Amino acid sequence: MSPAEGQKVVALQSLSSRTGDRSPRRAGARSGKASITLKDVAAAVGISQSAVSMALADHPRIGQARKDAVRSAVAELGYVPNSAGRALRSGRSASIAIVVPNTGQHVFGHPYFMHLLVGITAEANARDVAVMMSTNPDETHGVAAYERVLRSQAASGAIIASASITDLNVNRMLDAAMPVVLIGRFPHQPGAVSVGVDDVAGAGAITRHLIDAHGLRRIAHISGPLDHQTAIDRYEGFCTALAESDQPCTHALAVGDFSEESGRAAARQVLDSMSDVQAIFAANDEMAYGALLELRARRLKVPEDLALAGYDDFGVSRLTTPGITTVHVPAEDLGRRAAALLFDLVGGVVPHPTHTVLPVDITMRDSCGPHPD
Amino acid sequence: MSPAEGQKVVALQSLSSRTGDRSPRRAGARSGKASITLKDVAAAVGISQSAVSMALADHPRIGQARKDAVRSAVAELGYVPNSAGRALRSGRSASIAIVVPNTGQHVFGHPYFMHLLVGITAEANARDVAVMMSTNPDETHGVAAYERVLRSQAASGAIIASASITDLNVNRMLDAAMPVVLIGRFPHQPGAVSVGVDDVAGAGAITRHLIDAHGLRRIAHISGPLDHQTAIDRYEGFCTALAESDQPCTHALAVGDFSEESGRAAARQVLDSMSDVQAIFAANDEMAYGALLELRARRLKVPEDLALAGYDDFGVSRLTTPGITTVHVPAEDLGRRAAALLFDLVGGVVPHPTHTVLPVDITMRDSCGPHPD
DNA sequence: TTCATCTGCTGAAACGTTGAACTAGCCGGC
DNA sequence: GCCGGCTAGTTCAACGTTTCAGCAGATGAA
Repeated sequence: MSPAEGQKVVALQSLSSRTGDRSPRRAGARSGKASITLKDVAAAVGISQSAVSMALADHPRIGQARKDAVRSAVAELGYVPNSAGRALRSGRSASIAIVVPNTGQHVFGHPYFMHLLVGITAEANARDVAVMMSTNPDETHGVAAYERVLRSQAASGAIIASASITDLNVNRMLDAAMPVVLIGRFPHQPGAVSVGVDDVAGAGAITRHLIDAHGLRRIAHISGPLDHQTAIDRYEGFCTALAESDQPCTHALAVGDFSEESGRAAARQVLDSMSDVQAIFAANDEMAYGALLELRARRLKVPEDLALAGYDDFGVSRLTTPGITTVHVPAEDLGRRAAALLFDLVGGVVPHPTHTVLPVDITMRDSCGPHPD
Repeated sequence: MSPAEGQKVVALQSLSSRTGDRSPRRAGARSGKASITLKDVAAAVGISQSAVSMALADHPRIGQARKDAVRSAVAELGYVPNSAGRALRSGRSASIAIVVPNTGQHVFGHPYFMHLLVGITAEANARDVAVMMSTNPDETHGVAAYERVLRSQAASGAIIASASITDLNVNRMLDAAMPVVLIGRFPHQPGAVSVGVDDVAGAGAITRHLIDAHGLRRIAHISGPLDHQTAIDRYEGFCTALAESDQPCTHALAVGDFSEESGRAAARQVLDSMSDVQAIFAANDEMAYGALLELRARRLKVPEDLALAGYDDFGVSRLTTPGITTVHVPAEDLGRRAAALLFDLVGGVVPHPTHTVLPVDITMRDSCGPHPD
């Protein structure tokens, strides 16, 4: 294929040429399949377009008899309102965007996103609203792909997932006064509406689990990239739990990037530099799995030789042997709530409070040792 | 909150400084206009709206000097074309829909879908086209949700994923002459454009692998629901391979629904009814994993006591212990091709041939025994 | 009767974009 | 002096929807 610019031109031209030969086909009255508009319904019922529109909107000034007639004509003709016409006139489109600032592969590939999507679409479907996907393939673009989506008013609001805390575009959208709901915790965006999870508490809980329930004292943490709030919070929860424990604990930190590979590398680093590690707590399950692979390669048994804990519970931790004890993140619920809040926002209702924080809980599996219940 | 870490302090500082320069800008931007249209650009440059439109379309009748002026004004004002206006006028929206006929939970939850999505969005992004998601929350609706999306012309075409062969709505959309690309094999839709995978060959290959490379003779198949073409094809490949083999083989069939639970139940059934089973080939990895759980519960070792094979390779089979030998389905590529074909179709080019079939290959892991290479 | 008020609808004007048809000025050719 | 052809635009009419201002006719009140 050619460079992106070439493709764009091709697309535009094919678009215009299609319109050219579309008219004759439509004029040819080909089985009358040209789409049905208000005008057609109006003609069928014998009233004006406006009356049809008002009847469908259940306007009180239209008589019941007419409304019934309109409705049956609509059903019979199969009329579906044209979304462009409606959006143009009313200034609001019947769709919301879900924005994933990172470049396609990485975040889409993550099951987190899938769960989010399930929740969001469920909520959107209930309101007959479509969901548009938007990634940012190219950060060097003048206007980010997703900003373009919003500013073109193709969507009337957006849910932004997994933005790093340094993402400028988030600010730009907030500045442009667009209805936006952030997923995650954004302590430095006090004005924004966000839905997140209590990562500090989750990480604290699982760390305490390692310390108190399993009596482990030498614990390493594999964190995510520290420009992600999620990674920061999980690390902080880990540190706080250690500091508040009445047991004397030793810890180490290795930084990963949430990928399995980086988890494995971080485990390598930890095992080489810290003696007698008793437990590894990774900031997500993929990195925990990476660590598990490294442990396996070194013939270290989990949980006999070393305990392992993860975070997320999006699927990985359930499948491994041993199953990884992890913090369950209710991603689907997150998505559902984010969507609900967005609809409030689009409707002009500013939710209160603006930050929703969902609790998390630990899913016990076998990677920390026998369940101490 | 608690003792701050070195890295975290850095992050906080960089953030707060950005917040600082944001506030004044927001105050200024608030007073701005709702949104910038062609008219505003035209006024700024001092020419007519159409001239601006034509300049942006790189029309030859507009002089280079004007084009430059228009472009800089666009950049300065931050003009973004209104998608509704454009769609209304040109009769085509700059987005495609991806349609998942099944109800949200089930198919969205499947990693197959995620891979598809990666491929589709990659291709769509390259053309500056948005992707809309559409599921069918309620089959009793008069018009299916996704049909509504298409008929409202919110999307100019659709990719339909994982429809059962009995899905009526597919026919309705094809009849309505909408640009539609089906993912999967649809032998009963000769006129439709589809992208699929050679499941018969894939299942045949892995069955032969069990027979020829591992010398297994008593093989059970756990199929998917037999109203899905995928399930039919994989079963057929299995049978054909057995029939064509010069070895005398015995086989059994249990039908599942592609879920882990059904795989486990099917394995139970097979193990209870067929004596001396040597291998189980499941029609997807989730069912294979279910079978693995059942085998584990019966203290049967894989691969020592029984070989296991799956299909899909979307993640599950890589994570289990032992890793499951499976047929790799290039879902991302499938998505990419489907999108490319859809753009052809929307552009008026009917692809030739209409059915694309991608090859599959076997990913060897440890569930069948030592690699015989 | 006349005025006010309601009911049930119609007509027309937007919304932002595009492209065909037109124009104004200018040049060359006969 | 007229025609054709060029350049660099402008004007205008759509696309399908919603909504606001009318406007007949009916009803009621004075």
